[in-house]
Order: sequence, then C-alpha cells, then structure tokens
Amino acid sequence: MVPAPHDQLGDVRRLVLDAAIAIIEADGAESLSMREVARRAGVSHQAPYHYFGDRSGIFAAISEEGFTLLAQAFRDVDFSNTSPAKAGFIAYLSFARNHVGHFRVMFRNDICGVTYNEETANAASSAFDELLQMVARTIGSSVDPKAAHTFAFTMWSQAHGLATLVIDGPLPQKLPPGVSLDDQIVEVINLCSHMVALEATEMGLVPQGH
Amino acid sequence: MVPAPHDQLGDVRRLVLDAAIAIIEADGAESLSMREVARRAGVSHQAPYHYFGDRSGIFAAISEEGFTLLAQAFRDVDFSNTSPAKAGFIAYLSFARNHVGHFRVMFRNDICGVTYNEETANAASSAFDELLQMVARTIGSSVDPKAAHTFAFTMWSQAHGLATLVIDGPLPQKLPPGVSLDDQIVEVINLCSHMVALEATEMGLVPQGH
DNA sequence: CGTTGTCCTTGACATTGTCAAGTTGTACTC
DNA sequence: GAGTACAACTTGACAATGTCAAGGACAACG
Repeated sequence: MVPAPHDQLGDVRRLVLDAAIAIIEADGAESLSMREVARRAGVSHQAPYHYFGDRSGIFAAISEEGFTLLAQAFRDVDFSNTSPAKAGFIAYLSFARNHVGHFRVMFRNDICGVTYNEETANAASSAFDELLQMVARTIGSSVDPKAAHTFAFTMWSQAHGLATLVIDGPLPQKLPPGVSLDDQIVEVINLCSHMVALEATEMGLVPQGH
Repeated sequence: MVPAPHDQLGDVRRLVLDAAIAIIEADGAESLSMREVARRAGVSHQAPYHYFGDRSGIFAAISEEGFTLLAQAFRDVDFSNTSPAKAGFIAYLSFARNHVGHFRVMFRNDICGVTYNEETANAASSAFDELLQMVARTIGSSVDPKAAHTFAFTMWSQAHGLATLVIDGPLPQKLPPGVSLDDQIVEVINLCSHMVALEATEMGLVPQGH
C-alpha cells in the first residue's frame, strides 16, 4: 500500500478510537479485533499499536474517555426540575445508553489491563468525586464520610445495576406485558429516587431541591 | 496421541466446563481460549466443540448452569433471621462472589450468542420467578403485577449493581479509609434493605419476617 | 456381518495479537 | 544545509487461536 496520506483532518488516534468504540457498541468488547479496528480506520494493522501499545491499551483509553464523559455528564446535570437523586439516576442511565461502547468497557478491570493505568484511574476518581457531590446534594454534607460513602455506593449500585441489566442483561426480555423498556426504566428510577428520599428524610436530613 | 482413555469418571463435558469456569474466574471471560480449555481438560482441541458447538456455546452452558445455581440459591434462603429483602441481597452477593466464573458470563448476552438458547432462557426465567417470589415476601402478593415487577427490577438492580461493582468494577479501590470490602458490602446491603422496608411500609404493606 | 450413531481424534486454514525492522517526514542542532 | 533524532506510521513474519473437514474407535441394533 502507498504510504497512505490518511490526510487532512487525519487524527489517526481519534479514528482508531472511534472505530473501536463503534465495534464494541455493535458487537461487544469481546469481539474487538485490533486488525478490524485498523481496517475500519483505514490504517495499517500496526498503527493502533503505535498509539495504544496493545489491545488492553485501547480499552484503557476508551475507559478513560468514558469516565471523563461521565464526570462531565454529572457536572451538566440540571437540578432545577427534579430531586438531586432522580436527576443523578437519569444522568447515569442516559450516559450508559448513549455511550454503550464506553460503558461496556469502563467498569471492566479485567479487560482494561491488570489494573487501570494512571490516566484512567484519575478519570475514574474524578467521576467518583462528582458522584460524591451528587450524594451530598441528596443527604447534605453534614453526615460523616463513612455514611456518605455507603450512600454513594448504594446509589451507584442502583444506577449501575439498572444500566447493566438494561444494556447487556436480560431485563428487556422480562418486561411485564404492555410496558415499554423506556417506561420500565422510568418506573424503576422513580422508585429508587423515592426510596432514597424516604431514607434521607428518616435520617432527619432535608434533601435539597424539588 | 493415543485415543486417550480420559477414563473412569471421565465426564468430558463436565471437565471442559469446569476448566472453562476456572479460566474465566481467574482471567475473565475475555481470555477464554477453546484450546486452553481443551488442554486443561486433557482432551484434544476439538473435544469442546463436540459438546458445545462453538465458543459461545460454552458461555451459554455456563450461563444456564449459573441461572440454575442462582435459582437454587434463592430457594435455599433462610428467612428466619432476617428480613426477606436483606436475606435476598445477601444470597445474591454470596452467589456472585462464590461463583465468579458463572456470574461474569451469565448476564452478558453479547458473549452467550446473539441471544440465549432455549435451555439458558428457561434457566434464567426460573431464576427470575424465584426473584419475584422473593419480592412477594417483601411487599406481599396483593399489589398489582406491574408494581411488583418494578419492585423486582429495582431490588435486582441494587443487588446486581453492587455485585458487579465489587467483582469487576472499581468499588474495591474506592473504599473509605479503615473500612474493609466485606464491611462495606454489609453496610450497603443494610442500607438497601432498610430503604426497601421503608418503602414497603409507606406503601401500607406489612413486610413479613424479622 | 453391516449399519448407524456417539464420542472423540488429527489435520488444515484463515485470522488474530504482537514482535521486529524498515520508511517517511518533520524538527532541531551545529 | 548537512546531520541527527524522533514521531508516525509502514510491511513482514510468527506463534496461537477459532473453526471446518474428515476420519477412527467403539457400542448398539438389525
């Protein structure tokens, strides 16, 4: 092949990353092949290695980008119309469903390398900090840090479990008759938000917002 | 190689399945290789194909077994000492942590084949039925089916999210200082159970048990 | 004895991840 | 402006993988 101008706006790294994300979104992380990625990006089969080192390097890069996007999504939440908890759940589910490629990868330590690299870990920490702030909006910032952590993990589990079961799991196949997936998600989010609000009230905390 | 007696209690199918589960437990579903499985089971590289057709066939078989085990775990729950909700959460987390190999596979439609095969789907349905019964113990069986479904999905999400974040996700790296993983899991389960109980009470339902 | 079937085996092949070794162009020093 | 260094790729090679095809051994049954 001719040296391949791969030209004008040819940000090869970006092309490779987008190709990988598209493949993962379509067929799952399992079936991501370095050579197929290169083919779709229109580069040689070794170009991806130049930027990402190896296969898990691509996953780590996607993961980092995913956590950065998630942190941003948390920052962009509009709390004016809903309770903080509900707004957070909606943001998490929206992120997961709009960035399936990222979501399928970013929470999987096993495929991102033995453990995350430094950039990925930083991005993850940043997203987690935003989560903690979201929780503070719900239960206030006066509770002790351990309780805040437990609350954060709990809400995170709720949102993450729902997203996982919706995207890759069997939940869409178990819908009760006459209920759409979107409706069901809203119902679960409402119930989660309500339970969280109840708990906050019972703890003697006045949740902010709506 | 000599015809290989593969002998006495040589249930080859079982050997292959166990080898696969062990590999997945150690290195993740990603790095399961048919040939490595065959090697560990002490059979030729094509023996697994005889029983499982292809790679996704192995995953489907593991998935089926996983759902069967999960359904059994639900049936075996002892409700005498705890609230039904808490007992269910504990059962789910125990299952996930004691059967990491199964758990990593069974909720992943993408690697089990386009969709589950019939046996796998049946096993999944059976486990889901047990879940619904578990929920009925918490909120009673007089509520309408849609609400029961929403409640089931919510509790399932809570448990599943926690398990996922613990097993493959970043939760173990985010523990507050001085709190062990086991302790943190217990705390989250307690909070979830408490929220569920609060909700049930507010709905005017008297949860059974403890 | 011949057929049929299950349970495996060896052999072959295209595809994959990755190492090694170029090639091209740009930037910077002397 | 020749030399050097380095980034950004390239082609080539190789062992390992998933899977297809074609058998072989053995039991059951006619």
